[in-house]
Amino acid sequence: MAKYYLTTTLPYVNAAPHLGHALEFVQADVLARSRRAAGDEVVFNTGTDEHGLKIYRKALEEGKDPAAYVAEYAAKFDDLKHALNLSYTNFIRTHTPEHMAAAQEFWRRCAATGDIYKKQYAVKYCVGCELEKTDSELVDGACPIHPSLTLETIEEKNYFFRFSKYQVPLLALYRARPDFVVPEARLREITSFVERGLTDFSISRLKAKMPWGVPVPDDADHVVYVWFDALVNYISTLGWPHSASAEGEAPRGTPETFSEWWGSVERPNAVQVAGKDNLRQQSAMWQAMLMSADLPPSKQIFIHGFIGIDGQKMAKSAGNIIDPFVIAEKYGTDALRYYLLRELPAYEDGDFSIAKFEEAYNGSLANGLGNLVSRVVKMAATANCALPKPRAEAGVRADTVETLDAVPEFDTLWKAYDEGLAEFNFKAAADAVWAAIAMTDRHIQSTEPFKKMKTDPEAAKRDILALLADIRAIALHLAPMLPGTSEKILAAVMAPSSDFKPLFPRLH
RNA sequence: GCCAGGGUAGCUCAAUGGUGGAGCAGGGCUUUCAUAAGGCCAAGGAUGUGGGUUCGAAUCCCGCCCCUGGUACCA
Repeated sequence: MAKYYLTTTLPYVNAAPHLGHALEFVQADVLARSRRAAGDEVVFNTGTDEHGLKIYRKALEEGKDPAAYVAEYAAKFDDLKHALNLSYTNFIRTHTPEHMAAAQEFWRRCAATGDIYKKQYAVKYCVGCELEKTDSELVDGACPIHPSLTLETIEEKNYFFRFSKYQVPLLALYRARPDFVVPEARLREITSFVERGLTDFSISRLKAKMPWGVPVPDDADHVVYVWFDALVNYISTLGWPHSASAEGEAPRGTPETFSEWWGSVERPNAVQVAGKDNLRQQSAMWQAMLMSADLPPSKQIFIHGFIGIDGQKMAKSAGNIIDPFVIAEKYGTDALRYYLLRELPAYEDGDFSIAKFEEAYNGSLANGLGNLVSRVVKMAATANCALPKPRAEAGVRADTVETLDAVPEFDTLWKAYDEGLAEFNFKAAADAVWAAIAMTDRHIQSTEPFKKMKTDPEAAKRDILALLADIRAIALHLAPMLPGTSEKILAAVMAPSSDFKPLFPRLH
């Protein structure tokens, strides 16, 4: 049984979850569910990034203790598990003793390699981004993403990470693994970035100014810069360093598991999902940090785009933040998952609007999937036939289940489906399922089992059994994407009822 | 400025040298098993622009216009 390790980035808990978070979680969830269905053992990690200046200030603003503040927000993000029906196995919070100890140990290893040193530092800094800004990045002297915030000038002695040392190894990594970053355009982007040369970056802050972070080992005056701390979650969630083969460390949990999950240099195993704003952190900074700590790189990093709202950027200042809880509550979890997976471009920015959402809902969910299932289930109920329970349990792939193929062309569609998922092309995978739905609708029209029921009941029964099998194949392929809907269909094909309720009631 | 990607039907996109396709929306016809659902048909495009290469260009080359993303750090 293969081990599949998958992680999202950790949302920074300075604001409530929005549609962009939902996109990343749902995409990752599809990967996790499909691998589980294929028989892999899966660790699916997510969580919350809880340190840094912005959070510290926000907590004080709200008159809260930072620890209480981040705990409250972590709970909000964890609630998405139910609202979006997510199957993550790990939810890591960076403000926990285990993670903080891991971040410190990671620091020590980089220091031992000679990659951490102290130097005088002066730079403009955007509190909104938690990132340093150069003049070339500024628009009218302000951060383009947070124009209302005043840039701070930081001038202090900080610890630096020897990023520059890893230019050549990073380029070698990119060259050796053409699918290290998906899509390709993003790999080219990061390659070009690294080719232009790397400069060491600051990885600490003066505790006197910013106490909310992981203490720097052996230096009480500094805390670890939030990025350096947060990225370590990908391995601390696996129990690193305690479960690693670190000498003198007492194993925690199952000792040998870290390298099985994270992988080795020869066979890296960690798949990361991140937004395009995180390209640099995930595919360059984090990889260099891993090299420095003598740990294997990630296996693959998938970069998704952003979601615009009615053609505009989603932003607090624009007042157009879409709350995934609200959408899921109103239209259903699977309706939201459907939109995120199929109605957005695979690798680029997409757009959301209530009008588009409702159009897609009616067209593909109510009229397409829902109606097909209704018509087949009702015919089956009338003809009094049903599929036997599958020999294997639910979750087994369709091709391993006995089917009476009414529509043999499904095979090519399922191939496209598999290829889509392998390339993180959720839209392509979903398109294959909807092509199967359309094909089945056409098949019903051309074979007319509803007429045969009156003239030749036995022939009708054969047709309908085959249709039930097709619906089941569709449901099994739908399972990673729309798990709740898939379950309903699988239940219905084994016990068709004339009271079957529409899966997605049409919106008017 | 530089790097990368893009500009194709009303909308979202496909088609990397061989008669421009699909989905959705809009139009017409039609079935009745189904959620006023389904099916069929037609319409809809000087492929941003100006040149060039070629028997042949959405596709390759050059110029231009526009859009998107990136452009850390040092000076």
